This record gives sequence, C-alpha cells and structure tokens, in this order.
Amino acid sequence: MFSYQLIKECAQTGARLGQIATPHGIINTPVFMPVGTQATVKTMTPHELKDLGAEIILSNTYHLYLRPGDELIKQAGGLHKFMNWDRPILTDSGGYQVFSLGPLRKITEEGVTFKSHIDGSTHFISPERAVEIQMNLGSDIAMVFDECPPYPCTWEYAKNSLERTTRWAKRCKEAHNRTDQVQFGIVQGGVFEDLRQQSASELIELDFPGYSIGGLSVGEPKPIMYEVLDYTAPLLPKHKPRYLMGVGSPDCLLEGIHRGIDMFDCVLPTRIARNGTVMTANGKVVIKNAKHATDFEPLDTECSCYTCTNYSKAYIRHLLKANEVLGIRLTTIHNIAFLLNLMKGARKAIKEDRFGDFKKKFFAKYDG
RNA sequence: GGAGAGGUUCCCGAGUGGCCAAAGGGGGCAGACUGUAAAUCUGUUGGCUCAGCCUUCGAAGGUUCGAAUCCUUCUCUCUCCA
Repeated sequence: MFSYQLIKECAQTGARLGQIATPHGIINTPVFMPVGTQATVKTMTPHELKDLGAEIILSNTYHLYLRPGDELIKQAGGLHKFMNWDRPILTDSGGYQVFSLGPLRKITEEGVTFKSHIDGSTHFISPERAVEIQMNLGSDIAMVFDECPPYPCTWEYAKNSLERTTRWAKRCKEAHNRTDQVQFGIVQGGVFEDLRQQSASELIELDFPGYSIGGLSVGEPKPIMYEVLDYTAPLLPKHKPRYLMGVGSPDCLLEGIHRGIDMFDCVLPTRIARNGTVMTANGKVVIKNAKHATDFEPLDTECSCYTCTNYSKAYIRHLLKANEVLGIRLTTIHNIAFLLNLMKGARKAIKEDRFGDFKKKFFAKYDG
C-alpha cells in the first residue's frame, strides 16, 4: 500500500526525483506539503488546494487531539472524510509542540505533559498516545513522537534528547498497528555531526519506511542548516523518502533538494500570506507597504495562479489594509501556488539533469 | 434669548500647577515570521545642528520661578430650556 520509488538522481547535482504511493494516491517528489494544522489549510478549501496542485497536506496530532478530539474524527470516518480531502495526509506527532509550546509542557521519559494553550487543562501525551491519536485520525503517513530541541542547545542536551527520541521511536513502532498507515522516524541531534550520525544509525536500525530530519529551521542561521543537511542527508537510506521538517522558504527548499531531500512542509507560505507578505521570483514582497498602493501589476508577473491572473497589488493591498478576508485568501493562494510551481520546476529540472542550472537561474533573480 | 458641557499631538480620548512632547486605543509607517498558542507579534509615529534645544494642548492676554492644567476676554461646538 505504501512504497517509495527513486526514479532518478540529477546528474548535475544528485537531487532526487521520486514517487511515493499511498492509500490516497501518488506523491511526486521533491514535494512541498502545505500545512493544515487544524484540519484546514487556513483560508483554503480542499478543492482550491487541488487546483493549485497540492498532492499531500500536513495536519497535527496535538491540535486535533485537543480540538475537536481524535475520537470524534474517528467517528466521522477519519480525517480525510472529516475535512473532505481525499489525497494523502501526513500528520505531525506533536513533537514540534514540545518545542513551540516550551513554557507549557514538561518532558519526562514516559512522555510529555502539556498545559493546553486553549484552556490550561493538563494533557499527557506519551509516544503510544501520539501513535493512537494518529491511527484514529487515519493519516497516510504518521510521525513518531519526538522532541524537537531548541537552537541553540548544548551537545549534552542534544544527546540526551536524541537518545530519548530514539527510545520513543521504538515505542511508537511497537504501538503502531494500522496497515494503511506508515510511520516515519525523525533524526535529531541538533547541529552536531556525531549526534546526527548516532541518531540516524539508531533509527535505521529500527527500519522505518521513511526518515525525516527534525530540529532544523528553529532559529539557526541558514548556513548551519545547510551544513547539517550536508552531513545528515547522506546518512539516510537511498531507497526511502527523506523529509526535512518545517522548511519552506524558496531558497531553503532548493538547497534542501540539492542535498537530496524529497519532502518538505512549512507554515511559512500560508502564515506570511496572512501577515501581508508574498513570495515572488524576485524575493519576498511586503504587499502591505505603501509603495504598492498604486501598483496595478500582479504580485508576480511570472506567476499564472488565480490571484496573479486576476488581481493587482494595489487591490490586494487595499483588501489587506481593510482587513477583508479575500485579501488573505488571495495571498495564500499565490504563496502556495508559488512553492508548488517551484517544486514542479525542480522536478522537471532533475528529470532533465539540469537542477544545478535551475537553481543557479533561480538565485540569480531571487533576493531573499 | 437663558442654562450647562466642552474644544488636547493624524483621529478618538486620558491628563487639572513642575515627574508632560503629553497615558491608552485607532490609524499611518516599517520590521519579523520556516514539523501554526499567529488574519499574529515587535518597533516607530511634532521638528532639529538630537545626552540638548525649539514649536505644540481653540485664540489672545494675564498670574506664577514654572501653565495643557489657574484668571480674563474672544471664538467655535454640543446638550437642555424658551
């Protein structure tokens, strides 16, 4: 039911072209997965996401467990049916919330106790519970429960954290029994090469069908992230998908693909869209800025998305300034379209053994 | 015509003798955002030759060492009564 096929590696760069088969369809890699934490990619209907070319989306264990509850979603017939999305879904395990909700949680060997960000109530999430919730949600790809450590953190902290994450990964694997869902392991180890090696080898020992690299894009400088990828990606099995968690700026995506990553997810395109910034071939554009008030050109003249073929910067700026929901819908459509098109271009370039040229051409124009 | 209330920095609105270039909102301008506590958050918002100085709280005059704050006159707005 689940398989990964490495179709080819770019002769110029080694970037990978692949295909993942899941119970809900095929995913062409490298892929960008829009994030729908609360069973919705904010402001978008599933129909619109399909039109943009989204092949898989992400959702979240912790958030859906708290609200509306995984039992309720199970009762609804699973997450796909509940939210009316019939393509693949990957669920994060709540490991990121261990990081982002730092002040509201306590980690022990047994699991993590969270103080709900909604009402302050106490919730204990063990690796087994995180697996059970994801099985109730019925995602195609589930993630093991991990700790995403902060940056910076000491070698000792990263080592203890990674070793516990490995023990949790083992427990997750043992607790998992749904045959129409696979579970990916998460390599941790901070920005320390020896720890990344340790984490990767321990997880490979457990034989997961896919591996992700976690603990990056948590505030470290980009060159450090690239360096970690340089020595971590090659540690992973060639014939299994590699997923870099939480990365989604256009430049980071291309650098990740160059280093052999197949899957990415990120809230960046949807979040900055809601905050008035769009991604373009020339770099990011803060559309709310006064200089766009009378600019009647599209957000990105090279983009063929619904937003760019129909609306001007001036109009979208007006909507955003006036707090009209259409404004953030239009910017969200564009940002997702932009990243999905970027990935499409990358896949084509890999197929034609010219990903190096593709990337070079992109960075010649792109001003991060 | 009579009685009362009031005019504060782009707007609303605190401030009733020095700690006031003046709280707090809003608006404006700018920045941030990477497995979503986010349609959020942060900074800034009189001028300058900027650790100081200048102009500013309806207008003019006055009291005082010192006034957005007290007094006088003028002016405008609002409410009520005729």
